[in-house]
Amino acid sequence: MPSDTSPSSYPVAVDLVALTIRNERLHVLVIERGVTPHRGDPALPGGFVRPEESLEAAAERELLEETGIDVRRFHLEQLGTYGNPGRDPRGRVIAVAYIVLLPNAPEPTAGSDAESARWSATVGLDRTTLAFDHGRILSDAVERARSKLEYTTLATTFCPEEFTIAELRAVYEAVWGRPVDPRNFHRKVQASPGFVEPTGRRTNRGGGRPAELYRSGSARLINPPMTR
Amino acid sequence: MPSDTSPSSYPVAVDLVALTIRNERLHVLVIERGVTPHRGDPALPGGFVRPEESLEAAAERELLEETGIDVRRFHLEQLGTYGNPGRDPRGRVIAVAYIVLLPNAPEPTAGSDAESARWSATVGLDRTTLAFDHGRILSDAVERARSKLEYTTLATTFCPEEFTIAELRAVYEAVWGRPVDPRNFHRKVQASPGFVEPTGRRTNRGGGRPAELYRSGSARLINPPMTR
DNA sequence: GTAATAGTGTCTTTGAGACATTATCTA
DNA sequence: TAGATAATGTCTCAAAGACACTATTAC
Repeated sequence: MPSDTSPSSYPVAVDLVALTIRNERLHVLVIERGVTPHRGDPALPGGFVRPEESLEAAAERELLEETGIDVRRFHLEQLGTYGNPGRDPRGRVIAVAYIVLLPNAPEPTAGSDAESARWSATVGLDRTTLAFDHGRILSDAVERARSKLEYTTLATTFCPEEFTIAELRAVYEAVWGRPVDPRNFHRKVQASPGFVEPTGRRTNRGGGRPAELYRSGSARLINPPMTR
Repeated sequence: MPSDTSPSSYPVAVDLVALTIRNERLHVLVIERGVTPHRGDPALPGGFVRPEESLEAAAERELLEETGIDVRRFHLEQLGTYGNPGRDPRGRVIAVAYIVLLPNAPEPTAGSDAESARWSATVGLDRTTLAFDHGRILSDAVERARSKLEYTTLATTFCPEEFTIAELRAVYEAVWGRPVDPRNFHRKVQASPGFVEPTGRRTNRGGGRPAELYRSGSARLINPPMTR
């Protein structure tokens, strides 16, 4: 803590990297900016932190405003802070980025902001077109998510309440962008205590043998980790 | 990015968790606060971000002012941002915490700030006595360092230019706070390409067989990771 | 029956953990 | 020589990777 006198103050924003799986691929929530700068460009949703709310509360509020989603049931985690002078042409803004992991999410309903929000596949999205330094933030977020799937059970937060092992494997394949051996994955998940727990129910989607349904277990870490 | 009008602004500080190994134990740089609040309490060094400098530059400047150490040769990494309302009784301050890893460092020379800085062992330091939320920040930093030693080659940044395998192992033991099997450690380091590279020189410290000297290699990641 | 998907068995290789031995220096 | 520290050899077990088979449904 400083002993300086009269420190400078800066607007502090939270930017959200909301990730979900749609059509077997990782998607990120982007808005189209309605105002300058970068008007019309895709950007990550976000907003300024209010005086009496924590950074996390600001992130939760912004997501609720943008998508109508109450994140308190899901996973919210701080990614990092981006504060280079010049990252925002309006003046110096300190952006605290957060990652949100959501199960297969509905089309976002346009929030109180007039900006239109949509899910965009992370592969195929040209990150250089994102406003500000949001391309960099997105890249950091995707790498964080890939890494966290190795040693945590967070993949289940992309899944609905009840899911099959094959659906959980599809999450890994979507985030990692590579195929995962079904047999070894099945064994590995079963060998990780508390990763998933059986519900006793099974699918009846037709076309093949019904799959056992599981729910998320109580474990938060996988040891030894999944290998990418 | 927000479309709100007239966002609130906050002072933004960088707080430093400077870590080094002294006497086989992990130490952190703490200052004694010279001003209220928390006057006389130990705290992490830090200071406010100036308008034209990046967050990293602010961290480097603060460390230079506190210790005379030029961190550009060593490892500086963002830890996280702590911005709860009320964490600073003077008003809302957003603190971006950074981790610095240093080789066996000299006693800090009192910087331009009149506060006295010293190295303090992380075990035995009562974190509840640290000012503000610095105890929490320190705990997060130590856990980050412990974790990073598993899958990166960062342990070498605690070592001098040339070091022995035993000295590198002592770093792991100091940070992890547990003994590491010398034989398996030696084998594992040798089996990780680019972790260390031989200098051809050896120690002559007396008392036993001279140890081969190594320098840091070019690899940044260890695969498979070291196991804690 | 066929097609489709879910789940299991097992062999091989790699690496971690544990332990004993050899090597090279000083005094 | 003894004492100290560095380095290596090797056995066992756990886990990853690769691959083939069995199970259960719809049609």
